[in-house]
Parts: sequence; structure tokens; C-alpha cells
Amino acid sequence: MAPREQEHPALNDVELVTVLSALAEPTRLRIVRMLAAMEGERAWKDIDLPIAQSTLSHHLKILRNAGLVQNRTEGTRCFISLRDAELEGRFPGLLESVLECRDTALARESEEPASPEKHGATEGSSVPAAT
Amino acid sequence: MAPREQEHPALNDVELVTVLSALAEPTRLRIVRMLAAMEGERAWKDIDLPIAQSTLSHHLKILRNAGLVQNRTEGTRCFISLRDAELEGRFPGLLESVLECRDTALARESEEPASPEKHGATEGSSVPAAT
DNA sequence: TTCGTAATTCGATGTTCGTCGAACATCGAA
DNA sequence: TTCGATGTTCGACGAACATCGAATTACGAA
Repeated sequence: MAPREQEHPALNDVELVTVLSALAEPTRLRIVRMLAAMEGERAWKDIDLPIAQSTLSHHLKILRNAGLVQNRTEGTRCFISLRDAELEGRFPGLLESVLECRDTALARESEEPASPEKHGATEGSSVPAAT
Repeated sequence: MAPREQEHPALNDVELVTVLSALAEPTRLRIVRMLAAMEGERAWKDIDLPIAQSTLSHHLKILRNAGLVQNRTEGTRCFISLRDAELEGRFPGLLESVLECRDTALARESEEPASPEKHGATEGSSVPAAT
């Protein structure tokens, strides 16, 4: 990365409101979903969203401070990953329930209509479909 | 209540971010916990928190719009209750995981210091549980 | 060393949010 | 009808937030 090594809080020092606040923002929720959709890490550069780099950095910092993600530095670039296992220990079921929910509007808005493939993914509950 | 009957959204129209935003505020989370701690409804007047009435009304409106609570009007007063069953249908496990988590700071701040228990760590989960 | 790339920090801007007191609307009771 | 109690709405205020572009830091490569 660029400046200095990042700090990651111990999960026990993280409050529930902090986590909820971090997740309560469309862009950040999108990032979390993106990370959850894949195993392991994701390169910073590969997170492409229609926002400025500085904004993305800002959101990642908030997610980091909330204990939701962690980043590993390798040379000049860094890789982000979800702290899902630890999270499960501190807030049992929380992340899972957030991810499991197929948010209608958000899903519609965050997925590109460009990819012809259908990411079935969320199985189970089919959202009542737009009427 | 005072002016006119309240509106309650259908849970399917509620987005996840809306719910998370509603919960991501200490006072509101406290209200939700308070409602969850008891079965059934709670009189508006009995929700006493160190905030102005107008502020409480504002928070309840946000919780209402997020589909988290509902209120029943009876004469001039109203009773608030959690829409837990419906919530469970729309966001499975979410409310439960939020309630189950013993938030250190918040718990300390919202619970009476009356219980001399020592509950050292957070993961112990000595939550009364109401599953 | 110098250059370029990668990510963070800084400063500024406009918006949203929590909070309050005052004014208002609605109902039951006198 | 008048009065009092109960919530809600309205303006206003300061704090916090999302966003951006520019400056900065850190590293690898030439």
C-alpha cells in the first residue's frame, strides 16, 4: 500500500453499533457482499466501484475499524478480506444474516446488468419479484 | 398519539440498509432492546430515556419506517411493539443476532449497574436468551 | 537516484442526522 | 365546549458523514 501499515482492532473492542453503522451504507454493504461472494482475498485494485479512490479508501478504513475487513500488504498493493470467522465469534449469526438477505433494491442497483450470467447465489428465498 | 394514524410499511418494501441504519444508533438500538426484553407492547410513556419527547418521537418514526416497530393507538396514547415475527420472515436471523450480541459499551451504558456479576469476556454469551 | 504505481491523508463542500423547544393536532374528561 | 394530556411536526442548530481532487507516502522498477 502506500503509507504505513494498517491497524486492525481486536474484535472484542468493536461495538455492535460500529459494525451496524459500517454496514448501513450502500457502498460499504456492497463491498462486504463483494468480498463475501468470493473466498479469500481481493485485490484493492479489483474493487471497482463508481467512486473516487480516496472515497474507496475511506470506506475501507471504516470497514477496517469496524473489524469487518482486514488487509494484507504486499509490496505496493494490498489485498482485502472479510474477517468472517472472527466476526462469527464476536457477533454470532450477524454477518450471515446480513449476507443472506437478498436486498431487492440494493441487489438491483449494485449488480451490473452487463454480465449475462446469472449469479443464482442466494438460493432459497426468491424475492417476490417485482410486481 | 397525537396527530393522525401512523403508517407502517410492508416489510417487503423495506431495504436492508434502512433496517441497519435504524439499528445503527445507540438510542434506537436501546429502544429495540427494551422492546425485545418484554413480550408484547410497551406504552409510549413508559419508554423513558434521557431525551426530549420530540427526539423520541423522531427515533420511533425511524424505527417504524424501517419496519422494526409498530404502534397501536388507543385513545390518546399509543403502544409500541416489535415486529419480530414479520422481521424474521423478511430478514431471517438478523434481529435475533443483533439482540443476542452482548454489546459491551452499550450494555454497560443501558443496563443498570445493579447486577454485580462479573461476566469478564464477551464471547461467553450469558445472554438470557429468548430464542 | 529517478520515475511511476498504489493507497492513504488532507482540505473543502454539500448533505444528512440527532437534538432541542415551540407549535400543533387529537382524544378523553370535566 | 373548554381543558389537559399525549404524541407529532416544524425550524433551527451543530456535529458527523460521503464525496471529491490534490498532495503525500511508500514501494518496485528502470
